[in-house]
This record gives sequence, C-alpha cells and structure tokens, in this order.
Amino acid sequence: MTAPLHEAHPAGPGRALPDTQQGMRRRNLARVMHTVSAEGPLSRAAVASRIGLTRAAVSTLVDELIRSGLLEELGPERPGRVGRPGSALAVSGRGPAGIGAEIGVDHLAACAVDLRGEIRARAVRHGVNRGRSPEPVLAELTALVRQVVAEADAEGLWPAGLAVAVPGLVARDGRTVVRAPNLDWHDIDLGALLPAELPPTVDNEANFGGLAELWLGETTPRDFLHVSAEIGIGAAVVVDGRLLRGTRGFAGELGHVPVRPDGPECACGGRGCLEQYAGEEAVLRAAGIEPGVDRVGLLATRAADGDEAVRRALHDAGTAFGIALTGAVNLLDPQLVVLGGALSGLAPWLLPSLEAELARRTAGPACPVSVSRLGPEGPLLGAAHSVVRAVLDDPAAVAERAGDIVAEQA
Amino acid sequence: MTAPLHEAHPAGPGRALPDTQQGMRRRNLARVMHTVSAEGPLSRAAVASRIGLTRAAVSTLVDELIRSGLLEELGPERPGRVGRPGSALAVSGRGPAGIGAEIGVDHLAACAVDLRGEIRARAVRHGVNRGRSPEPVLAELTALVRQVVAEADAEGLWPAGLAVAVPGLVARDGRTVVRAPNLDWHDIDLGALLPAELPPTVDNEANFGGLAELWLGETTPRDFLHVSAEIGIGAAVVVDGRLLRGTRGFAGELGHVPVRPDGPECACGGRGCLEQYAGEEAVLRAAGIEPGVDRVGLLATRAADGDEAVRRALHDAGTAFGIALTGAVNLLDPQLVVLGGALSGLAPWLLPSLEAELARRTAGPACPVSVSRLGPEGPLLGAAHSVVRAVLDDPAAVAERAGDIVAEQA
DNA sequence: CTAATTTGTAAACCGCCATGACGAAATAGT
DNA sequence: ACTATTTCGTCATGGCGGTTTACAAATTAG
Repeated sequence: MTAPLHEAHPAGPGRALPDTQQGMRRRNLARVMHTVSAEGPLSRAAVASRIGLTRAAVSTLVDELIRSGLLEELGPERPGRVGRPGSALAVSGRGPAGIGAEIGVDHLAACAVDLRGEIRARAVRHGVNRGRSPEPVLAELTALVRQVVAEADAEGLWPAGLAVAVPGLVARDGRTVVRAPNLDWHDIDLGALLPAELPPTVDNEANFGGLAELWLGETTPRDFLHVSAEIGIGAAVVVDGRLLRGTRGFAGELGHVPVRPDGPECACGGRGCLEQYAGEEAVLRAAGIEPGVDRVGLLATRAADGDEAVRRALHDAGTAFGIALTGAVNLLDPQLVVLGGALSGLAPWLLPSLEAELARRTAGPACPVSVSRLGPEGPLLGAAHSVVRAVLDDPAAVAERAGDIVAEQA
Repeated sequence: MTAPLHEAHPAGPGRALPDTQQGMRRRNLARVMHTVSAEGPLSRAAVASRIGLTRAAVSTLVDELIRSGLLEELGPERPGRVGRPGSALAVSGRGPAGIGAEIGVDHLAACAVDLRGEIRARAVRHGVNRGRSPEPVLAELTALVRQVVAEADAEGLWPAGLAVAVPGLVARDGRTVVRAPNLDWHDIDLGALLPAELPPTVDNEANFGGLAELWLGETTPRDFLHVSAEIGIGAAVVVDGRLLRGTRGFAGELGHVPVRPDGPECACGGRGCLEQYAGEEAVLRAAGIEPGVDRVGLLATRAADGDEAVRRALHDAGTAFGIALTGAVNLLDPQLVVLGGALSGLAPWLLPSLEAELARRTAGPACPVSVSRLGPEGPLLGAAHSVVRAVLDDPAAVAERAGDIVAEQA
C-alpha cells in the first residue's frame, strides 16, 4: 500500500484503469456506505433515492454489506409518514476500526475509532520525545497501539489499518519521515518500525489535522486552508474535499513562506520566513516567556491576564500570519481559513491583527477566518478517521478481510 | 453548462451520482478516445491492452466511435512483428472541432482545433481594446468566431463548443468577467454577448495558458505552476492534472502575493505585491522605457543589447518573482514552475535572479523552473483544446449531436 | 374498514463486458 | 513452397449488475 489509505480509489479522467462491472459494484457499495455514514440511519428506499439507484439494486448492495458486517439493520423506523415504514440501516459499531496514532514532541497517543466515528479506545503517554532516537519511541508507540487494539478487540472491533501522525515532513510513500526538526529525526522509515501486523500509513500531523477538520468540522467547506502550529507552522491545503500533498508530499509548508524577504535568517536557508515571526520560539521570545515547561500554556495564561508584552507578541505574530495568508489566499482562493491546533487557543489575540492584515491586503471581501473546535486531538482523530474513510471508500476490499475474521472466530 | 467543459465528468469519492452500466460505457468510450488521442494510431488490440478491457469489448466501443465519426480506421498496419497486423485507429480529422477565442488588450483572436489537435482555422484582429465597452469588442470577436467556424465547416468540421480566454478574473459560472483591469471591464456577462448558437465557456487567460502547457507541453508534469504576465501577473495552479480554480474562481493571483509587506501601495489595497516589482508597468518604469507602442518588445530588444538599466530592472523583477514563488512552492510543492506568455521571452534575464532567490530560500533541492515553448498563443490554444478535451472526456455526449449533424447533411 | 401510499423483495429483462473459439493475415522454420 | 506459429478482429455464449414490473407487507387517511 503505497498511496495513503484514504486515496485508495483516486478517480479521475487521468487514470487508465479498466471500468468493469466489478468496479461498478465496488463503487456502488462505497456509495451506500458513504450515504448511510453521512446521513444517519436511513432506509433502503432513502438510500436508493439519494444515490440514484433503484430500491432493488440497493437491496442487494445492502445485503452484501450486512453480510460483511459493515452495515446493521436497526429495525423498523417509527415514522409519522404514510406508507410502510422502512427498516433503518446504520453503519456497524462492530467490525473494522481505524487505529490512529500520534507522535508528538512531548507525548504519544493512540486511539481506535469505529465506522460510526465513535472513539472506542484510547491511550496516551506523556514524556519528552525531542532528541530521542526513533527506535525506543516507536517501540513505546507500538505498545500503545497494541493496547488500543486489544481494547477494541474486546468490543468486537478489529483493526482495519493504522495511520500515524508525525510532526514533520513525510514523503509521498506514506512511511518515510524526511525531516522532523523538533524530534531531530531525518529520513526514518517508520513503516519498518511499526507493528508489522497492521499496514501503516504515516503523514504529517498538519495534514491529518486538516482532514479531521474536513471530516469532523461542523461547517467546514470542501475548499479551505487549515493552519496549525504545533511545532513548526504547517498548513493543510484542502481542495474540493481532497488533501493537496504536493509532488514530494511537502505541500503546506506555510512556515517558510517569506514574510519579510530581508528578515532574520531561518534554518531553511531563507530569510524572514513566517516562522521567524509567528513560530513558537519566536513568539515565546518576543513575549518574554522564560524557559520551562508548558511555555505555550503560560503564554495563553498571560495573554488572558493582559500581559502587554505577550499581547504585543501575539499581535505581531497575527500580522505576520496575515501577510503570509494573503499570499496563500491569493494563490488558492479558499472558502475559509481555519486556525487549528495550538493556534485555536491563542486565537483571541491572534485573530484581530491577522484578519485586519488580510482584509487590508485584499480587494473585495476578505477570506473568512475561523477557529477549529477540535482542539489538540485533531491530528490523532484525523489519522484514525483516515482509516475509517478508506473502509467507506472501498468496503469490498475490507469485506474480504472481514470474512476471514468471521471465519477465524467461528 | 455551468461547469467548465473539460470538467464535464468530475469524478471522485465526493460525487453521489449513480454508477450504472450506461455510465460505465460512457467512461470506457472516453478511455478509448483518450488512449488513441494520446498514443497515436493504435490497433484495437493495442487499445485493449492499454485500458485493460478485452479486444471484443474494445471492438464494440470502437465501432460506436467510428459510427459517430470520432474515430477513423486508417487501414492495416505495416509491422515487422509476427501475427496478423492490426487495423490502425486514429482520432478523426473531421467531425467536432474546438473553437477557441482570446480577448487581449490589443488584439482579438479565434481558432479552430480538430480532435487531433491540429489548428485548422484561425483569425486575428489587432487593435487596442483597452477601455472599449464590451459590446463592440464582443461583436468583433463574434465575427471572428463565425469566420473561423465557416472555415472549419468548409473542411468538414462542426463546432463542439467555444471557449474564450480573457485577461481578467472570471467567476466560477464560466461566463462572468468579474474584473478585467486592463480592459476596464467589471461584472460583464460575456455569455450573453457571445454567439448564441455555441455554448460558450469563459476563463482567465492564465488558466488557459496553464492548461495549454499541461496538454501540449513536451515534458510538463501533472503538478506544476504556470506563471504568465500578459497583463497582470497570473498563475495557473495545476494539481494532479487538474486546474485549481478556487472557490470563486480567483485562484492563481500570484501578482498580489506580498513580496515586501511595507512596499509601495497596490491597487488591490495591499502593499508590496509582486506586481509592484515585476508587473509590466513597474518593470517598464524601472527600465526607463518611455511610453509608446510595444514597450515589452522594446524591453526585450534593449535587454538583448545589454542595456544596463533594463537588465537591472529584469534582475530585480526576477528577484521579486523568486520571493513570491518561494511562498507558492512552499505551499504547493509543485514538480515544476513554468514561465509562460510574455515572460518566456524575457526569461534569459529573469531566470538567473529568480532561480538564485528560489534556491537560496529553499532547504534541499529547489523546485526547477522552466520556460514555456508555446509562445504567446498558449491561452488561445488552451481555450480551443479545452473544448477538444471535453469531447474526449465524454464522446457519447457529442456522438448524439454528431448524429444530428450527419442527419442534417443527409 | 377500505383506499392510498410507501417499503422491501422476487422474477424477468436488458446492457455490458468476459470467455472461448474461429477465420484472417502476417512471420518463422523446414 | 509449405506448414506452424503468432496476433488480430469478430462472433456466440455466458455471467454479472442494475432496471423494470409485480406483489405482499405495513402504515396513514378518510
């Protein structure tokens, strides 16, 4: 599996894959799953009218999905409408689960999400990972993953895949961490260090955060820019509901967009990159936060307390964000910019100057900016959900494995 | 027809369209057309092996396409290989044609391109359009289009659609020009002013230029940024072989990416936008080119002659491009940046500083920059080809109309 | 209690591609 | 020269998948 899971079926005029009846069946199975997943309990007739197939066709599709354990029959609906009530169908709460994991600078986490999107198991382990070598960290993470898988198993769930969010650049192979500055990792093949029993997918935490916003955000459109600043400043570019990865997988490096071309030097080789003004280090220094633990938390506290130096630092960071985002908005014309991750907590003090700068530099109405409500768990949830989406995108692929599982249990 | 023609069949997991056998047939017809179009004369067996269907299936598809006049049988191949030689199939040089048109600041143009990609008719009319009202300009353009259509008709071609490239922002409806600063047009519905007998599609000239690069460029990848500077500085963002349009259709506005946040004021409301350093006006002023006709031509001549002021102006413009492109490359991670339009002629003097700036600001290998070979006709060709692509993308839709045409002729 | 409406399913049907067999047309080997 | 081999295009058959049509079941409206 070289391509990320949730792009298992990249459709488009470009592909030269054959179009056979089996493919049609698979796509229609996926369509049923997506419809039921997105619009809650639904009768066969309701599904049929939404996806444009006949009731009879949907019946056979649903039968197959129920046999595979991906859908469940909840029983007759209780309608006030005339006519025979339908039998409500819902995505199964047992069967395949998506396993998400996250490698943070100071924590590790894993969780299991069922097809309904419910978190069914989770495990967190705090501890500084900065500077540790990959092997012990991955060993700890593997233990967490196994723990979560075991918990999920106890609830009748089996792992359909594992997705890992890391704070760094990940190659398009979905397993190699090219550069994770805050861990000091370079060119590490995580695929080889993760539990062999699960097909793992690795991606940037900003990307998974953006996907979480796309899939779980309440009013998130299909075209937006999700900005997060856990470590470096990263952005997820979502276009038409798809994540833009770039040729090498490095798209979204907002942190190194030039803000002042003659500004301070940056580790990337450039000068005046956004990170020099709005990166964690830069802001903490400008705010006069002394070294210690949870400096970002302290930053938020002091900002809330009205500390002038802190407020000014955040104001200036917001201005820098505004300049960099002006460029991004001009290039991409997104429907929305979402501030996620650590930024969401600092938004009250960042937003005013950010929005002012963006508005000033935009002809006509400026791109709206909102704040994510997913909190710090966005990347972890996005990772787990990416596996769930892969199942919804191609239920037939999973159904085979599900059959094996059922056979084993019998 | 609200969506641009060449996106007639937007496929993807997001769509909720039914997947029936008719749709399958249509997609397979499209696959045959694309394969034959892209890889020259091909036997049925060769097509079958490329698209993964059986020879029998391809036979029936090809029969249908030949009956519709979209494919032609060239006769037996002359191979040195063993076995019965195949019968070469080629895209028809008669039948549907794409009509492209361009509204430039000082010219109008139209052309007809057949399914093979050959230009079969063209018409140009010089004359300054800046400041003229849309109606007379569109009337002239309509005359050019009718002339081209008549020429094409004489060669057995009928117009399958009309695409118009304009130097300005176009709404996503594909007909409204929101803002064309160099024409001084605002919120003009070109759809209402164009020949009613043809379904027109309007788009930004930078976008069509980028699509021309994608479809006609010799080594153009599927992920690139095409920069053109006919009037303002525009870019076409191509991701995975698809043009990124943005929510409102305004994506690619590279000219208003901030280069120096405190630089000179720009008409867009911002300061220090790329256009203030690399826009036509700015460069001409810095180069000391006096008012007159064909100032860009003069610029190139003097640069070639070694004029120091001109060279310095272009060097500085290249630096500004480098800064703006650094941001774009960090955000999009394209495989290539292509300089097109007027920029290609000035590339010798822009490239060195541009590439130096880009390389300096990039960690690791910098994104390669190349120069388009399409010359100033890129947008016009891209427009005409967008209609051709629409035919290749859904031959069944055109086959119906083709049937009508044949019936009329009989 | 009947009529109307809607749901889910079964049987017959049609369209599309796969399979397998065949003649046609070339090359390779004797 | 003649045969064997290979490849091409086509035809008949079959399987698969969604549609159409019909019908029983389950509800509401009158």
